[in-house]
Amino acid sequence: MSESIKVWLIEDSEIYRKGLARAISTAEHMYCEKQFNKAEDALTELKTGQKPDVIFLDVGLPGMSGLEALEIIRKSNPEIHVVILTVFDDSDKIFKAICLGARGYLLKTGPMNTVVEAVIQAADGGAPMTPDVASRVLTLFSDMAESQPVKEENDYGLTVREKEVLELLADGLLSKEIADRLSISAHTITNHLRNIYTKLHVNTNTGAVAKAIREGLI
Amino acid sequence: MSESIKVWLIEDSEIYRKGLARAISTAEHMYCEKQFNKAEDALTELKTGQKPDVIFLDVGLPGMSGLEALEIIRKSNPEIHVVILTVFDDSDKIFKAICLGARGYLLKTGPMNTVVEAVIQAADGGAPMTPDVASRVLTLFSDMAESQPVKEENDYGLTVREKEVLELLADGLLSKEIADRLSISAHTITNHLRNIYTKLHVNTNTGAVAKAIREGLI
DNA sequence: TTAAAAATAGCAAATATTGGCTATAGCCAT
DNA sequence: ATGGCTATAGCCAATATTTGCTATTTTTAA
Repeated sequence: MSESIKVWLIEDSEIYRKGLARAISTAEHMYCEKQFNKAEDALTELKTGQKPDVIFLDVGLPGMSGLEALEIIRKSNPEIHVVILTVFDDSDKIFKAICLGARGYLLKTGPMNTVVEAVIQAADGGAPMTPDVASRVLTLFSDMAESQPVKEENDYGLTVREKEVLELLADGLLSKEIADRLSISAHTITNHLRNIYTKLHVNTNTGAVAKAIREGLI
Repeated sequence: MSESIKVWLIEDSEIYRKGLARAISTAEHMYCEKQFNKAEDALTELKTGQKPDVIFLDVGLPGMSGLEALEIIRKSNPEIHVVILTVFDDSDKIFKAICLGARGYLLKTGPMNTVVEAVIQAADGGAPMTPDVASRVLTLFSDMAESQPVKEENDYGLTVREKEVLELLADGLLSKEIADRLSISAHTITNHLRNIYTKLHVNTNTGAVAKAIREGLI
């Protein structure tokens, strides 16, 4: 990559997009060739045969979502390095983007100059990621790789009894029904739940159940 | 993490280790507390109850391998952020290290000052990775995701909106909060939940969340 | 273009949950 | 044997959920 790196931006926020374009065009060895506020327009341009080295893609676009656009771009032009640039840092979006072939994932919360670094890294075959995204990727990764091993690690300090209550809760039983099943007072269940919520840092029954299942506690 | 970040180094090359120690101790808000040229010595120190915030670990150690050490450290002190620091950039080692809980993976070929950055990122819960390692991780990741069986089949006839409500419910939100998030009436959420319960054959919010997660609906 | 399905919104009442407290009995370890 | 943790049990008030209905608008499909 001896010549200048050609970058396209797909981002609906005009102010943010223009800031990015300026940062990129100001930097050495790269320039922002095109900007789009809709993924559809970028796809149309790609169909004409033109293409950039690197695309920055917002996933929170109006109209066609960034992830849909990513899928189409990767199918038609797999050699383009697509870097996701978004405010969403949830594991699900990150997971989907990576599976669809995103080669980087940056959060907009980071400083703008990291984008210039990212262009260089992406063009060089690297995968620019903000550290917290990288952390989530690693977590997803090791979760996925370990389907067999035991789940010991973090049980959030739940006692045996608390886990028992949690399991019955996840079976859809009401407090009173759990109390009957365990032959203790409903007040005690209330207390156990109270302690469970504190330990799991949630404040609803549904939040506790979701966390317990997802973390492999039950 | 308002005070100084405590770092340990496990690295057999004396010259490289001392260079690292100097770089870290020179930087603000961190210091290199201990250095080891064998993993065994570090484990002995850990057993005494002392522990750092971040450990840099070479995988190419004489005696006990870095990966073995990593496994032991992660089991006994899962809260320590272990960053791999090595010359090996093959996918297999990276894969194993991540599965064993490494929170970062740096190549020694990079500039020494990235290590200081890495300490800050690791202590902050991030995962410092050099871009080319990140790239390999993404590749491994999408390869792995493709080979995973994707169970779609039975979604119990839930509509898109119902799944949306279900996800927010599993995030621990109350009906009213879900309504606010989706900018619709709480009555409508009540209705969606009613329909969800019917379709999933449950009659509590916790039962619905548990079933939805276990069946991979959300 | 009509009919079906989905999303929306509402009322009302019985029941459940959450979180503020207090308190006792048993067990275990220093 | 004193303190800490767990399991148990209770009271009370403010909310939230569940479930019986009806009903309008929007979207989708035939």
